[in-house]
Amino acid sequence: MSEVDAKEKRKRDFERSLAGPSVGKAGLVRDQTEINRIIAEASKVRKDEELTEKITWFRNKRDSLMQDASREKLETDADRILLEVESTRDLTQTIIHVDMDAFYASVEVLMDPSLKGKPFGYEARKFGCRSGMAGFIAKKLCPHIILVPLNFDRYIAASKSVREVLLQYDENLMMASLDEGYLNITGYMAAHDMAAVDVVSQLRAQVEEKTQLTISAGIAPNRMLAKICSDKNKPNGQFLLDFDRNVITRFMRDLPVRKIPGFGRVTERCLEGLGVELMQTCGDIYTHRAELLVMDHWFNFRNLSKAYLGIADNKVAPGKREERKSVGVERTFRDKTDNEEILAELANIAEELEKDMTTLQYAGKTVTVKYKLHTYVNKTRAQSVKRYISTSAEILPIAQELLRRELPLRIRLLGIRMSTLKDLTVPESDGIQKFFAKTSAKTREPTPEPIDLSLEDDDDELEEGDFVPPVTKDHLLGPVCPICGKALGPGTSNQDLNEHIDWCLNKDAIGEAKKRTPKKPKKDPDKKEPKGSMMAWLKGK
DNA sequence: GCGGATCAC
DNA sequence: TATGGTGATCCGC
Repeated sequence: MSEVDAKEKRKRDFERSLAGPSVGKAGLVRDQTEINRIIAEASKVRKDEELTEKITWFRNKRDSLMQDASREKLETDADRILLEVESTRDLTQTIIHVDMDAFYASVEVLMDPSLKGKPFGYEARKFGCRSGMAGFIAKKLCPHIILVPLNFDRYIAASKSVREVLLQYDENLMMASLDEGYLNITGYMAAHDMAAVDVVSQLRAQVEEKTQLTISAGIAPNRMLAKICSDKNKPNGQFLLDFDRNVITRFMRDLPVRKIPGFGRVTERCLEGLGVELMQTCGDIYTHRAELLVMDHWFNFRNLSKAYLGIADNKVAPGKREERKSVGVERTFRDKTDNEEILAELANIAEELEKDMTTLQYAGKTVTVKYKLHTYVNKTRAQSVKRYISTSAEILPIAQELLRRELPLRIRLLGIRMSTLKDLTVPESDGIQKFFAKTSAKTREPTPEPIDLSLEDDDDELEEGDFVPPVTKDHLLGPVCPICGKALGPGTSNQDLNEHIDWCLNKDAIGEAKKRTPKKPKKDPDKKEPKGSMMAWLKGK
């Protein structure tokens, strides 16, 4: 039997075993949802097998590399890198990560106190319901669960109230989403001669008093640690990690690698695979430093060192809208096979995307079509164009062409994403501005902030069809949400508006929490060439 | 620039 | 646990 045949048979057997009693005499599966479940499961299994294969490859690679290397030398080299990373440690800043407790649920309870104590929010968690879980699954786990429709406007308002309090502690407050944020309270502590724990207790009390929402907080010298810590005494609690190198490394040593932001399921399994048998905590990173260093190319040893040492970015700055990298729309549906139907769906999605691009005020140069086969395999096809585009009329033909090449298809998801963006609300650079000033001065008021006519062409060939962005201006009522049409009031900041728009766009989405505040904590690139002489700390291991 | 994979929320 | 949608990043070409 060939490899392929064997694989096929395994799959058939597997599907059969899953189908169980619903397989009729003829071996036919009863209904479509059943089939779907089987395919989904099979796809999971396939992915799992692929991962296992990858891990096996890593193991073999590790073994062959280790054969040609000296473990002693590797460990010495690893220690040197660890020392270098260690010398970048900065304990001077006090960083806080705040996380609102069961945010949506709490806001809903606030609006409708009769929900209190009902199978809802934390109550439903006892039954295994988790946030982000599909409603029908939650129902199965806990049939009495109360599912409340999402009211994003409420969450935005609540988030804003909390933010106002937080801003008193750090004007550079960095919101990572509606219910999460980072602060640097170093300045506040000095100004008020207060200890960190007292500042945070006070902050939390103040938030609760003002909004009746409770938050949890982590106090640590950098964002990564603060985030991990905010989870420690949740809900309605706080956790301080001593600003002491030894305390921090001990803390990390026993921490499951999965807890580190950015270390997901796959990374965890890969590390496990390399750690001889078990690689579960960050402490194992040190234990297996020779293997990990020899696999540096695939595992980025410096990065692992930072995780092990608890060293990370401690900069806190508000996210900037210009940092957005892409805007996209995608839809899942029942299998589609009909070419016309698929192209019609594509057109719908292009329309949606145009709306988003317009309200968010972006144009882009790269069109990416994404689709998911009925087997749950994802594919993307991209095409870049010379000039910035944003309307369906411009995007759709490109997307259509990309997709047509792939037909015929049996798919369950279709999407379009625009990237290589230009932020249309940003005033142009000098040169371009001058260029436009000549041609458009007469049509324009001498407004203080010019936000129109911002289309520039990198290949400086302005063509007749060039897109001129619609201009939306704040007026006396304050900015108006282009989606729900609501005036948000004169005091509304740009961030408020953008957040509102983002959430408004999402209002009818299925499922739960999704946010799109641009900017999220990321692994910072390695810093270079520090030096330190603290061998003692390493010796202790 | 393109395509796949992974991750967060 | 049988789910989706949006966006970012990283890697290998």
